[in-house]
This record gives sequence, C-alpha cells and structure tokens, in this order.
Amino acid sequence: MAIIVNKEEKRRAIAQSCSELLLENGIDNLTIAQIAQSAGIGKGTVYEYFENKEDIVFEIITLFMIEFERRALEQIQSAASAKEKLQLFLGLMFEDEFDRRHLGLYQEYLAISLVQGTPQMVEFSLLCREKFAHILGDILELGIAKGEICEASRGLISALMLFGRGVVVDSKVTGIEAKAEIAQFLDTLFELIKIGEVK
Amino acid sequence: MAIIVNKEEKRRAIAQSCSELLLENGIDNLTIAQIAQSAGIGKGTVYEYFENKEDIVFEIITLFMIEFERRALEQIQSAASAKEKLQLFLGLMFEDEFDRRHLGLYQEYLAISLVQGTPQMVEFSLLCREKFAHILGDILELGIAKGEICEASRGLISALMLFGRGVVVDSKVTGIEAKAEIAQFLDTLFELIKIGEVK
Amino acid sequence: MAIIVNKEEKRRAIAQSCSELLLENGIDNLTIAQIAQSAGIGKGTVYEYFENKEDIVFEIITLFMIEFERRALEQIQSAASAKEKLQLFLGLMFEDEFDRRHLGLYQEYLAISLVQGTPQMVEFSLLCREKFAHILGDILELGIAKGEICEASRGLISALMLFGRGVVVDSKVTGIEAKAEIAQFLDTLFELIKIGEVK
Amino acid sequence: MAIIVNKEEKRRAIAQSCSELLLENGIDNLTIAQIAQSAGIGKGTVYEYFENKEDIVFEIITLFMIEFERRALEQIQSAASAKEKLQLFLGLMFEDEFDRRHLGLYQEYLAISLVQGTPQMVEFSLLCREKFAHILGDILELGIAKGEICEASRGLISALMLFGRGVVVDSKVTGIEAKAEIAQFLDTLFELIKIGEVK
DNA sequence: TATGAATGAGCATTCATTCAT
DNA sequence: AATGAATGAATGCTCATTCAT
Repeated sequence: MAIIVNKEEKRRAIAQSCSELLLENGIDNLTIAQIAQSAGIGKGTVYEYFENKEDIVFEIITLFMIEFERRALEQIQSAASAKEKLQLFLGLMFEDEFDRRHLGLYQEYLAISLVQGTPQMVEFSLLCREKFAHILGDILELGIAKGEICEASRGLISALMLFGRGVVVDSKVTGIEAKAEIAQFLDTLFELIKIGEVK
Repeated sequence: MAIIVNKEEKRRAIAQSCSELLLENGIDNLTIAQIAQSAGIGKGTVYEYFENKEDIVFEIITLFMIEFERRALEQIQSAASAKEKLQLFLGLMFEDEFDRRHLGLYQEYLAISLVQGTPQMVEFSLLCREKFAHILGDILELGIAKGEICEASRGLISALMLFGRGVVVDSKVTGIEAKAEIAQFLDTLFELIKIGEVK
Repeated sequence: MAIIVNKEEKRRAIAQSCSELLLENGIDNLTIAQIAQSAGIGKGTVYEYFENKEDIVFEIITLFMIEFERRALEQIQSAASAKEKLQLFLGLMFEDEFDRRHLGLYQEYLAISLVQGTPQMVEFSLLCREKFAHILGDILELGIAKGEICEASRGLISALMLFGRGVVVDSKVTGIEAKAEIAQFLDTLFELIKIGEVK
Repeated sequence: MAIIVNKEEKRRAIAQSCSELLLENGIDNLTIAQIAQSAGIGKGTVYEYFENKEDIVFEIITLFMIEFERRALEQIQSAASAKEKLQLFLGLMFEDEFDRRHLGLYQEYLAISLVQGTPQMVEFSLLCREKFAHILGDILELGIAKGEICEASRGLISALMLFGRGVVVDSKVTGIEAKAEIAQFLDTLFELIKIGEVK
C-alpha cells in the first residue's frame, strides 16, 4: 500500500531541509546533489517535487520572505511613531548576523533577477512589492491619521521602497552603512513631512 | 630600437573596439577570443594591455560612465528648475534604445558586484557615487540659492542616489516604469520641499 | 529503482580502456576527451568515477605496478641463485619493447613526483617501496639461508632499491645501458658478499 | 664607437643575475621577462646571448655544478678515510638550507631530463657523470692504496653514482631521509669491502 | 646591438537535468 | 513514486620566441 504523500508538504520539507545549506553556500554553490542528500532522497526525486533548481530556491526564499514579513509586522507594532516604524522596517534586514546571511541570499537573488529575470521571478518580486507597499501604506496612513505627518506623505510609498532597494544593493556594492543611511534619510524626510512647521 | 606603443592609448582602443560587442552580448557572453578578433589582435596581446577579462569590462564601463557623466551635465544645463534637473538626471538612463542597452550592461555589472564585489569594484562604485553626489549636490544648492527649495533638501543627496539605484534595479527586477516612478517621486517630494507653503 | 553500477569495476574498466592511450601519448598528452572517447562514455561520466585526471593516471599506473609485481615474482621464481634473482628483478623494466613503454610512463610519473609530489603520490611511492623491499628482502634472506651470501647482505635492501631507482632515471637522463650497469654492479657486489673467500 | 662586449662574459653576467631567481621560483616559474628584468636588459636581448630558455637554465646549473664540484673536492680533502670521503660526497647535497634549494633545482632539472631529455641535456649529464666518476675513482683508489678497502671496490664507481642518483630522486619522491640512507649503505658496504676480515 | 610588441595553441572541469528501470 | 548513472557544452589564460625597427 503506497504511502500517500502530500506533495505540497513534502516540497516544503525538502526546502526546509536545505535552507540552512542555502544560507551558508549561497545559490550558486548549492547543488542538486547537496539538496538531495540533505533531504535524504535521490537527485531524481527532487525533480518530482520541483521543476528545477530555481524552483527550489524560490520555495526557500518565499519561506524566508513570509518570515520576514511576519517579523516586520511584529516589530512595527512595537514602535510608537511613524518614523520609528519606518526606521524599523527599512532597517530590519541589517540588524544582526542572522539577518546578514539572509541579506546575502537576497542580494544574490537580486543579482540573478538582474540578469536572468524570468517572468516567475518578476512576479515574485511584484508580490513582495505589493506586500511591502501595503505595510508602508499602513504606517503612513496611521501617521497621517495621528497627525504626525502631512497628507502628501501618502505619495512616498513607492519611493520609500525604491530607497530601501537601493540601500540593500549599495550596502554590498559600495559598502555604505545601511542603518546610518536610513536614519539620515528619515531625519531629513521627517523634517519635511512632519506637521506643524513652516518651511 | 623597438616600437614603443602608448599603452594607455591602445588599452582604450581595444576597449573601444569591443564595447559594441559588450553591449550586444553582455559580460558573460563576451569571450576573449571575440575581443581579440574585434580588435584585430591576438588573444595573447589582449593580456599585454589588460590583467584579465574583468579588467577589460571595467575599462569599457568606465568609458561609458565618463560619457554618461558628460551627458548628464550637458542635459542638466538645459533644464531650468531643480526639479527638472533632477528628473533629467535620474531619468537619463531610461531615455531610449541607446540607453536601454547601456542600462542592461550596468545592471549586469551591478549583479556581479552584488555577488562577487571585488575591492576594485567597490572602489569604482564609490567613485561613481562621489561624482553623482557632486552633481546632485550642485543641483540642490542651486535650487536652494534660487529659492526653489528649502534648506533641508540639502540632506537628500544620498537618498536621491539610493532611490536612483533602486529604480535601476527594479526597472529590471519588478519591471516598474522607471520614468513614471521618478516623476511621481519628484512630484511628491517637491510638494514637500518647495518653498512658500504651509503643510 | 535506478541502475546500480559497481563503481570500482567501472573505474577499472575505464582505466583499462585507456591504458594503451597512456602508454602511447604519455601523461601530459592524454586528454580527458580521449579518455572518454576510448571508454565510450561522456567526459562528465569520467568524473563520476575519478576525482581528476591525476586520479585516472594513478589508477592505470597502479594496475601496471600490480602487474609488474606479479611478473617480478614469477620471474624470480624461475631463477636459481640470489644473484640471478636480483639481476632479473632489477632488470625487469628493461627487457623489451613492452617494458620500454612502461618504463617511459614510469619515468614520466617520477618526473611529476619530482616537481609536484602530492602526498598521495608520496604515499603511492612508499607503498611501492615497501612491496619491492619485501621482494628484495626475500631474495636476500633465501640467499643467506642457502649460504650463497653473507649475513651483512641483509643491510643492502634499501641500497639496492636506490640503485635501481638510479638506473631507471639514468637510463633516460644519461642514456646508460641499464642491463650492463646492473650486471656490472652485481658482479662486483657478489664478489664482495659471496661466502667462502678472503678479501 | 660601439662597446666591445665579451659575449661569454655577458652570458655569465646574465645567468648570474637571475640565478637567485631560479633557486627561488624554480625552472617552470622563471620567465624570460623576469630574466630580462633582473639582468636589466630587454627580452629580445636575452636571445642575443642564449639560444632559448633551456640554454639559460643550463648556464646557471652549470655554474652551480662547478661550484658543487669545487665544494666536493674541498670537503673530501678534509676527510681522512675513504668512507668519510664517500659519506661527505654523497651527502653534500643534503647538508643545509643552502643545499636544499640547489637540490630542489637539481631535482626539477632531472624531471625535465626525464621527459624531454634533449641531446644537449644528456651530454651535460654525461659530463657530470664523468666528473663525479673521477672524484669517486680517486677516493676509492686512495682507499685501496692505503689498504682501507679491497681491490674489488674499484668496480663500485658507477653503482655509487647510481645509488646517489636514487637518493636524490627518492628524497623527494618517497621522502626518505637521505643522509641516514647514505650512512646505512656505507656502513653495510664497508662491512664488505674493508680489508682484514673473513666473511 | 638592442629592443619589446605581438603571438596563439591547448584543455580540465562542473553540474543541472533526463529517463530507463 | 523513486532513483542515480550519464551527459557535454563552453572558455580564460600563459609565456617562449620572433622580428621589425
């Protein structure tokens, strides 16, 4: 009698089993052979659950993204002002060693997107964009509602995300100090968007 | 006596001769054999003038960067207001087919920086950063001097560059409409930094 | 279930299939492409069974060494006196065309050991040394037991091997006549070590 | 008015100027460019004085050989008995750091001889052989004359040289302890060839 | 006599993916 | 459902030597 396996469940199990490997070795140095071994299955079996290597990496990165979103929402709640929330959100990837490894993986993923960019990857990136836009939107709306920042701030969602993307890239490419850049930007920005002053 | 060649000159000549190749094929698909052929020299000769393939790509990208800087300064002069200048500067890479190919190369270069990032590459990126910071600084200072924008705008240089980087990346990664994003950001931003209104 | 292959067996089969190639072309001129072709497999498959090219050469040389040892023991048995045995053993590599090709390969291997000498190669050479020391030891012991040679001869094992190595090298380097040198040495030596005379 | 240069003199000057380089880098890693630079001349000029790279290496090795011979003779004189002289002669290459570097070079040279062996190299090796045979011959003759060793020892010249060659090779190939091997061999040998005992 | 610019052949190795069993 | 054996494309780099000046 064959064991009935929930495909979706096994997918995640395989992905989980080698997520550490991915963080350690990076995408390029992760081989299908390693994946199969760490999951305790044959190489061919991997392809029963995933289309290709990219598919596996996707699964893992998606898991990380969900976790990241969860942490982001959690952290943001603990902050009082809109500025603090933004600071936390934009800076979340640069916190500690744990994040540094995830950041590295994310940068590697971005690099692949930059040169190979399959429709699937674009779709995934757009999905992330939406989620984060939503989070940023909530932060700003709340800030406006609480009278912390002006109505015009509403138009900054996309810019804040693009700024964030720039920080992620440049923290590697030019070695800028991410958290300092974020702080400085928010200081300047809040000088402009906070309520109650005349320029 | 032997023939004396101006090494620096020939370097540039070789780089020039295969820059088209680089734009067409991308970095990864550019082979030393192609470079040598397009320059009409032997493969070994290439290595008389360049350390390695990376070195060649660098030379070409540097040439493009210089050209880009020149065009940026030229375009900016033709604009009247600070907002227009910023729009031109940030949008310069997304103008037409000509730029699209250069943009692609730049994105590929960024991708490499994101995963391999040699000290030399970081140094180059920092150099670019400085140059562009200078240009942005001039634009903002002039805008402040002319009373177009508030003093606080001065603190936006780094943020504008990171935003620009984000647009370069996301125009590929998520397929956002670069020029529209830039326009929208500047509209919102100028709503905040222009002089003469109460929030 | 997938096909299970006896790895060790296939290793030897691949090695065997290109040993002729190795004898003909030498180590440096043996390419992986040739190996794959002669074994009727793909280049990649070669690497399923061998770490690298060196590993393949090792396998083949080891096979030759085993065969050499077998022949040596066989030949020695057919000889009556210790002197004859030594002569056969030391001269075995210089017999005929068959041996000349193997000798050439061995010399090439020695050359590599002399400049690159990986631990693995040293280990292999020590293994050979042990085996041959054992054979020489047996010959001498029997000679002593039979009263052909004096007790002190026992101390000559290592020297005989080093002499043999010297002959292998010099037969190529200075073109000395190997068999004549061996004969002359043994004549002199036996003059000294044979029993029953006063110097 | 052209400067008259003694070709032979300049040859030696060039060779001398890069002999240190040769000891440090080995034959394979010594480039013509380095040679030219260290001699303060152009690459092309090197070929005015030498046929090819091999020719240069030859010149240097010849210089070393002459020096080695000088040292050998000097050392030997300081020894009293034939056994001591042989020990000094055979062990001379394994004395100290100075010798270790020369030994390495010599081994590399042997390796080349083993696979490429040009007539010129064979000739050189034969020349060395003759010289050293002469030295060994003198040692043995003197020993015989002084009644230290028996007449038959005269036949050991070639064997001693081949043994020596074997030690040079195996000190690298199998990592044997050269000086110990030499001592052990000579102990055993002198047990056999010394005068005044009955086996 | 001196130079130095130009040359170009040659090859190991990796690993995602397939598919016969 | 699971497997794992087989595959093969694709490329940077070195350096001794030559010969035009």
